[in-house]
This record gives sequence, C-alpha cells and structure tokens, in this order.
Amino acid sequence: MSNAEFTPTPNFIKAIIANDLETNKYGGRVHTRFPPEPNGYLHIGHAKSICLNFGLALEFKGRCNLRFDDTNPSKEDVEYVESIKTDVRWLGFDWEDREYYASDYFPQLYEFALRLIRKGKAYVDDLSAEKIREYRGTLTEPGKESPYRNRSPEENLALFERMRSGEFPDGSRVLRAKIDMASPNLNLRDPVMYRILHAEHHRTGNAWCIYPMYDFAHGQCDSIEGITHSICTLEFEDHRPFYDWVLDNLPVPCHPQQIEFARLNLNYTVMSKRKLLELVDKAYVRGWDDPRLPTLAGLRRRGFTPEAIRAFAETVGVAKRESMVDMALLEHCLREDLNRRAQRVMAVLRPLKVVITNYPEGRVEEMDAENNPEDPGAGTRKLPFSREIFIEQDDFREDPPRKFFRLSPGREIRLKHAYYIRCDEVVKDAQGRIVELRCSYDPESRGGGTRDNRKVQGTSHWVSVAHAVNAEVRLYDKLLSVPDAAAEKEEKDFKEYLNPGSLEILKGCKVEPSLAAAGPGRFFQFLRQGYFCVDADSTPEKPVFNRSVTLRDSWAKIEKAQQDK
RNA sequence: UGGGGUGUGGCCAAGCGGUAAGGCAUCGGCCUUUGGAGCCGAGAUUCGGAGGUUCGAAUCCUCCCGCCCCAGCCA
Repeated sequence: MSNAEFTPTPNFIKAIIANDLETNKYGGRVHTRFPPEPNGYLHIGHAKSICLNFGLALEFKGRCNLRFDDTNPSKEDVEYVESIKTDVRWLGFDWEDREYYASDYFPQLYEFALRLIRKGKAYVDDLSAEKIREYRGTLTEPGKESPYRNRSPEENLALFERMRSGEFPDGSRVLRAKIDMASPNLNLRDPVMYRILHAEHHRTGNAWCIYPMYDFAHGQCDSIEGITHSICTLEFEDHRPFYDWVLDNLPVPCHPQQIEFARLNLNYTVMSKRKLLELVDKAYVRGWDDPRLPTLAGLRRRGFTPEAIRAFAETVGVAKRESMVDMALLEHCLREDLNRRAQRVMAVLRPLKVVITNYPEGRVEEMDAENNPEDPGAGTRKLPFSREIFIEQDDFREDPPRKFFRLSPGREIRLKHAYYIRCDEVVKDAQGRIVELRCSYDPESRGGGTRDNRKVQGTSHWVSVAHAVNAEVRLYDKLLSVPDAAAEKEEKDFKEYLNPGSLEILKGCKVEPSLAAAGPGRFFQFLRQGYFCVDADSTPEKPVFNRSVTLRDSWAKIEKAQQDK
C-alpha cells in the first residue's frame, strides 16, 4: 500500500499497543482481527474498523485476520461473506491465508462449554425467554436466580448433550454461565451461552442445532487465533467483564485484550445495517451498490477510490467519544485523490448550442488539450473543434448578475483549449426559451490566448456538435435531507427524511468523443464540474456516468450568498 | 434514580503539569487558459461548569451538569 497518502495520527489504541510492545506483554506480537457478521454488506463505518485493524497490523509489523462472526445462522448468508471479502480486498487489505469463521470453532466451543459445566460454572436453564427476562431484574433492581440454577454438573451435562442432539425445540432451554444475578452489570447476570436453533447454517449445514452466543464465542475465537488486541466498538464495553470471565475460566492459549473505540457516524446518511437492509429490501434504492448508499459497494460504484476511503479513515481518527463526521470530509478525501489522478475531459451536461457565425462551415480543427494539469506526464490529446458547439446552459446568462464571470450578450469568454468567442445574438423559441447562441470567434485566440493579453469574462468547457457523443449522467446528492434524522425534533421514521433529490438522471448529455470507449470503473474529471466514473450500466452505444463528487464551486457560493441577501 | 463510558473552535481530533497541533468547513487575499487545483492569512485569552492543589492546570483533586450505552435465547 502507498505510504505517502496520508500522515498517521496518534490515537489511544496505538499508544496501548506501543506500550504493550515496550513491556513485551505479548512477546512482541501484534495480532488483530476484523470480525464482521455476514448478515449484510459492509459500509464506510466498517471501513474505519478494517483500516484500523489491518492498519495497526501493518504499522506494528503484525498480522490481521479476517474472521466471520457467523454464530447466528438465521441471519447470515454466503452472499454476504462473498461481498465482504470483495470489499476488504478492494479496500486494499490482505488477510493472506488467515480467513477464519467462528463456525470453524463450534466443536472447540462446545468442548469449552462442557468444561464450564463440569466446573459448575454453567447450567442448563429451562426458563422461557420471557421468564429469563423477568428474572434478570432491571437496571436498578437485582435479578432473581433461576430455579434451575443449581442443577448438578451431571444433570447439566446430560441436558446439554440432549440439547445438542436435537431433542428439544427452539427456545425451550439455554445454557447459561453461572455468575451473579445481582451484578450491577446486566451482562454478568448469568448470560446465555448457547441457544437452540434448528436452522441450517451456511457453512456447517445441519451439523448443529445449538449455537453459541457472540459473548461466549468471541473471546475464545480471539484466543484460539492468538489475537493480542481485540478491537471493537463502544457498546461492547459492558461486555468486557464477561469476555474476560470466559477466558479466565477456560484453559485457553492466551488472553487477548479487548479495546473499544467509537464507531463512525456520518451526517446526511444512514449507517445501521437494519436501515440499509430496509432501503434495499423495500427498493428505496436500487440495491446494496446503489451509489447513494454509504456501503462500500455503493461508494465503489459511486466512484470512490480505496485510497480516498483509507485517507478518510485515517483523517477521522480513532477515539472513544461519540461523534458525527461531516460528509464534506469524505468528499474532500475523494477530491484530493482524484485531483491528482483523474484525466480532465469535456462533458456538457445541459447543452446549449452555439453557432460560431464567422467560423468556416465544414472546417474541423484538432485542438491540443492537456490531460491533467496536476500531472504533466499524463500528456495531451486532440479535441475536435468546429463551427457548432455545445456549452453548458449555466455558462450563459442573458441578464448576468453581479460577479457572473461567464458568457452573456456582448461579452467574451474563452473556450478552454480553443478560441475566444463573443455572444452576438440570443435565439429563442416561441415560448421565449433560449435555444441557441450566435457568436463570433477571434481567430487570433487559437489555443486560448491573444497577443494583446486581453482579459475575458471566463473560461468554458465545450463539445463539438458534430463530434459529440450522447451520454446519460447520473447526479447524486445526499441520501437524507437532514444531517441527523435521529436528532430531529419530531421523531419521524428515517425514511421521511430521504432526500427526494438524491438522484437526478440527465439523458441528453454531450461528451467528447474519447469517452465513448471508456469502460466501467474508469474515472474522469468533467472539466469545471466534478469527478465522474463510468457506471456498470454503461455500454459503448450508451455511455452512462455517475457523478462521484462535484468540484468545489465558488460561483455557487457567491450565488447563494446573493440570494440569501 | 444501578452500572459502564464520554465532554478541547461549526465538524472531527492531538495534547497526559510548563502556558491550546493538525484536518474539514467558514471568511479574507494572491495566483490561475478549470470561479478547479495551489499558495498565504484569519479566527478557542481558552479546553462542560464551579471550587481547590501548584510558581504554573485542558492536563492533578472535589463537587456539579450534559450526552451516549446496557434489562436479545442479535452482533
């Protein structure tokens, strides 16, 4: 991976690891893991975790495992494990041969459970789910012990074996840790270790009908893999005592350290798996890879690069306080990356025809155009210029407001890489809509400059009518119309805040001929407008582009300021 | 009102007893054949609040306040 893409920020986890290394806590080893549950697609929040875990391994010369936390067959699926692997790889990380599954450890976990039963530290409880909840007590009141809590190890062993063999229906019994029903930490009030689930698992099939709970399984999986630092999100902080309890009471190879950090929140979007699933399932969006979603598949289709996402993950930092990061930062990271790399091209999104009356009919000139001013090595290309061209509708105003430095009647602008033109006449249709501009050009200005060095109003991009390729362009905007749906005064369902303008499809766009051949995944800067990528739907006959992010637009700011006045 | 966390400019975030890094955003200016990019500059007398310790506190102590998480046989 590139090293110069960002400057590492110190954070408390790095400090802990550096200290552990100094004290030789794990014999100089650093081993992390990224443990997704394959029950949905990965999103930008997961990217933060992936970058953290794999990044730590890279920085401290350790390793990072990919482990699927697949302990609940009722929600998980192979489609998700495949998408997760694709996304992690795409982000630029390599787990080498260390692809693990919690389900690989089911036999081992079962043995550990037996051991706890024999030690009198776990018991089979016949209480119903409702009863268990009742017996758990409340935040302020202690719980009550289950009447089945003091069964003998022999009886528990026999019962647990029968649970495993499928004798009991779902929900009829659970295996619980025997800890303390009066603990102020509810996670220690005899947490459930195993539940009965007659469900087919995507990997183990029907080999099991009892499945371990996350809390019981996670620490052991970490230990079996030799994990040193088990990094998770804040909500697991209360679970740490049980994580430690499990490891302390079992003959495990090592005792990893659980460290919690604050998950990423981004404004103007949704980040919960539940909400993303709902948007996909109920077709509010086109799928998991809809470019409006913060899923990695969506961001990829939108045109985000792994480099930009990694830079973003590094920039937002890692801390323990809950925060809401501004979408503008994510966009900034993309622009910064693409500015260096994207080839500049001409594309007119909302065409306005311009006839250059003093330019010879039938004549075509090949203008030299630089591909990327940020990268001289990117070279140049030829752009066909002729008597009739398209410019952007926004680049002309019949009655220009103050500070509008573009074309208007009588004014002169530069056509990038071509000539200066002056607007002589505005042609309108019966409804009074502007349909064409008649302009004249200055033959002296070829290439975009003149000997007298006179200033022009501005510089516009353009495409020759005869050479233009028709394209569809999809413009994306914020998924939500409010920064934080949960913070709105009246608590409506988040779908009420979906931005109706999050997708705008432009059909009649005109792009320079070189773009016809661009295949899916290629990205460009459409001069003066933004960064765009070729969508998966694109074909040579019908090119389709996605707007990944706009360019910073100071005219838009001025205009807005003028309107606000 | 039990337990666990957390409060540094609009948004993130360094800092760990020696007198407030950095990024995003914002606002100025320069520059410019992208109103892009780039460059320069501005902004917290102040670190949730109040006390205290100290020559000296965002950093230590005390009390108070706010916000988040926990009562799944989800992860």
